[in-house]
Parts: sequence; structure tokens; C-alpha cells
Amino acid sequence: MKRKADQAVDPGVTVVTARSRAPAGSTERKRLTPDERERLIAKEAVSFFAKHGFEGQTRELAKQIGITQPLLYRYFPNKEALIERVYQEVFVGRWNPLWEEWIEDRSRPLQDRLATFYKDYARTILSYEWVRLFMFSGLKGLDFNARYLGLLRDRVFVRVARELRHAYGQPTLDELPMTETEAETIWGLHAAIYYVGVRRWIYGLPVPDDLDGLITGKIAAFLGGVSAVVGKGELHRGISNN
Amino acid sequence: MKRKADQAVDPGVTVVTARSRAPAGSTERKRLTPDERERLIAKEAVSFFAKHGFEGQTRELAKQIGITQPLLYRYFPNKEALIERVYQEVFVGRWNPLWEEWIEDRSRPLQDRLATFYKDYARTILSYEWVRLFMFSGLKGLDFNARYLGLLRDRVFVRVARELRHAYGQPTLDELPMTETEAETIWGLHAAIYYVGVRRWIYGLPVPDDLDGLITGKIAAFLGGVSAVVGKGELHRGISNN
DNA sequence: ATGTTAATTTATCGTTTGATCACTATTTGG
DNA sequence: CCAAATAGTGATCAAACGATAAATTAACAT
Repeated sequence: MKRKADQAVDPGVTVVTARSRAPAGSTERKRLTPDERERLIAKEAVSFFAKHGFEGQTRELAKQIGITQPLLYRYFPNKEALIERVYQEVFVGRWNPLWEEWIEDRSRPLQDRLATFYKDYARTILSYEWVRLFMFSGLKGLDFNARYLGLLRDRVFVRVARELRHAYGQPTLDELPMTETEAETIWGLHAAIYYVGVRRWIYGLPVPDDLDGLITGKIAAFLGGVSAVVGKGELHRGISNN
Repeated sequence: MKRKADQAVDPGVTVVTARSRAPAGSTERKRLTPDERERLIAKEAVSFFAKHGFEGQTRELAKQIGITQPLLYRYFPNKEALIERVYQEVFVGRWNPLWEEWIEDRSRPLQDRLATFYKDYARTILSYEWVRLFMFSGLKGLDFNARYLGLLRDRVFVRVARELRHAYGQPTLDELPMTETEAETIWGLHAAIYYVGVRRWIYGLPVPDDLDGLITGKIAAFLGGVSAVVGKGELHRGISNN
């Protein structure tokens, strides 16, 4: 879940810096170091814009942080820069480079690798902040989402396709580039998982508790479908209608 | 696609009402009947809010329509009422009651019924306006989306589940209520289709041309998966591992 | 303690935005 | 052809909003 020692500062309760003496559970909250303050603002901006969208007002954000609105402008030149920081924080900062390694670790069965990857990836992207910020960003109309998903395609989809080809003894991606059908199949798996987050955090609907179980099931169905189409079934119990 | 004689008025070119004489291809656009004007505003509001979100400004909307901003307030008491009208127009007005009948028409094979329904339903909900307005609405935080999806559940999901039970000789929904697994499976099909619209209209990504083909494929995979789990396969070529 | 540095606040500016009202001008009935 | 009815506009208000600058006050070094 947490990747770096990035949890920084806990707001709300009195912040005890290296320099300040603790003034006993008071509500004072003044004079953090620039570094602490900036991280605190960034952290609160993530939660704030995830809730209210990027048109949320800086005054309200400041109130949530417990500071005055002009202070925001000491740490960020304008609102747009603050939003840019939110993008970095969530979409760049929460990417785990290990994901790519997990998928192509052929010492493990493919189904296990996919399950491991998707469970962990889902824990990251199926959060209130990730789901909503990504959607707000998409609706805003910039090309950010397209760029992110291009990266997802290059780093994840291509690897999954490659491993599927390998597992089922198909031509390599060099010999035959990923087909639209393959891409759509992988999109389908991705959609099924991501949509759980949309239902939960955007539509406000209840979703199954056992997310890991759901993912395991989706992956099994995914591989079952692939194996049925490919006409081989080494991975699962055989279907072989060929 | 079009359900009623609801296309109303074509803006842009001079509107020729029953009463007005055509002033030759001029750019005049004044004095519609209240009925025409209201419908025109509603129609433009749909496209405007779908593009800019509900925080889009009334002045900009007025400019798109080619009227002054105060005129909006002659036909709608405030912005919120205009937005409410947009909801009615798109989410209520575009619902086709026949959908429910198609699903439960047992004179046809289930796969055909599902394909017919989902192709037509997809044509409705996979539009720029529907996809984006639904997402804007969800992010806004009202319970509208939850209510709509509750309706979708009652009118569609329940019927699909009932027909599946019937097709595979399972207990009726009265005997055994829809299980979470069944609901999730249907959600999965729904998600796979709807997400194509999200990719297209929110992320701005290219999607396959052949939507009907994609839907047919998803339904085949859906039924294949169901039949595999249920352990029967009258519908498809048999798998029967039981 | 005391002065210096700078983190934070108070006050405020210029726009934007939803909404209102008085006025204009087009249509229609007699 | 004229006058009542009303669709539509111009002017403007009050609150909201991003941003700036001057005043304040907390922290640290001496």
C-alpha cells in the first residue's frame, strides 16, 4: 500500500516538528517547515480534489487544511500547479515498477502472476482518490488519461499479451503484433476490475467485500476464455474442442 | 436511435415557425414560440453540459444557443432546474420499454435476445452525451446514478438472471434469490460494454469500429462462462465437466 | 531578552458567475 | 393599422473566486 516513507505529516492533531516543542493537545497548527507544509498541502489537495473535482475552490481547500487561502500561493504559484502536483502524487507516485517484473517472471504459473499483479494493482487504483481523480481528469479533456493508458498498454498489456502467447505456444509479438482482439480481451479484464471502483466510488453503490476473490475469478474466466479461443488448455482443465 | 418525434427544431439555420415568414437565409433567430424555445434550450443544454460538465457557465450555454443569458431564466427558474431537465431528457427520455420485453421473449434463443437487447442498449448509452452526463452526475455525488442503476437492476439484470436460470434449468428467483455471483457476472458483461464508451468519450481513446461484433463476442463469452459454471451446455457446444 | 528571518494572516483587487429588472421590439387579434 | 401581449435584450447586482500585497507573529540565533 504505502510505497515510500512518504506518509509525512499527520494533520489534525498538533504537528510536532523537529524544532517545535509540543504545546500539549492544543489546536495550534502554525509554522511548519516549508517542506512539511508543502507535503501537507499536496496530500490534502489530493483528497480535496478527489472529492470536489478540479473546480473545487481554493478557499475550501485551505479550510480543510486548516490554513488561510493565500498561504497556498506561497507554495504553489497557482491552482493549476497544485493540480499538476496532485497528478504526480497519485498517478506517477503510486506506480509500482515491480508490477512489470511480476508479470514476466516465468518461474511462476501465469495465472498466479496475473493474480498477484492484478490484486496489487487493484489495491492501488481502486481507491477513492485514484478512481475519482482519473475520471475528473478524463472529463476535463486533457490528454493525460490517454497518455497514462498508453503507458499501461506498453508496460502491462503488452507484457500480458506476450506471456499469453508464450503460455499457449503462439507466435511472438515480433512475429505477429498484438491483434485488436487480444487488446480488447485484455481491456475487458481491466474494465471488469476497474468498473468495480467506479461503482463504488463514483456511483456510491455497494460492491462485493471479497475483491481478491472477485479478481481471481475474473482472471480464471479470462484465461478460460483465452484458452477456449486459442484451442489449447494446458493451464486449466482441458476443454479442447479442436 | 430516435424514439419520438422529438427532434424539434434545427438551430443554426433560420428557424421557420408556423407563424413567421421566412426572411431568406438570414441569421435572424428571434421570437420562437415558448414551446420551441424551451425545447431548443433543453436540447442545447444536453450537449453543452455533456461537454463542459454541470459547472459550465450559463453565459457560454446562451452563446452556444445564440441567445442572451437572461433568456434562459425565462424558461427555467434556475440552473439547477435546467440540469434536472437534462437528466429527464437523456436518462428517462431515452429508455426504451421494449428492452424489457425483448429479454423475456422466450420464442427466441437467449443468446439472440441478449444480443438484440445489448446492441440497442449500447447504441443508446454509448453516446457522447449519455456516457459523459452519467459520469458527471455520479461525480457530483447525488444519488441519481444509484437510483438509475437500481432501476437497471430491477428491469434488466433481474430479467437476465431469470432467463439464465430458466435456460439452464435452475431454481427460479422466487425459490432462490439472485446470488451475488450472478449479479457480479451480469455486472461484468455490462461493465465490458459500458467501458468502451468511457474509453471513447471520456479518455478520448480509439475503440473498435465493430461494436456489434464486440458485443456479440462479449455475450458469447458471457454465456460460455455461465454455462461452464452451471455445468451444462445446451446452448453452446458442450463442455460438461460434472 | 532582543533583533532578524520568514511562515502565516488580514485586507483587498479584478473577474467571473448566477440571477434580476427595466426596457425594447416583434407578433397577433381586433 | 393600432394596441395589447409577450419574446428577447441590456444593464446591473451580489456573491464567489483566483490571486496579490502589506501587516503580523512564530521561531531561531546571538
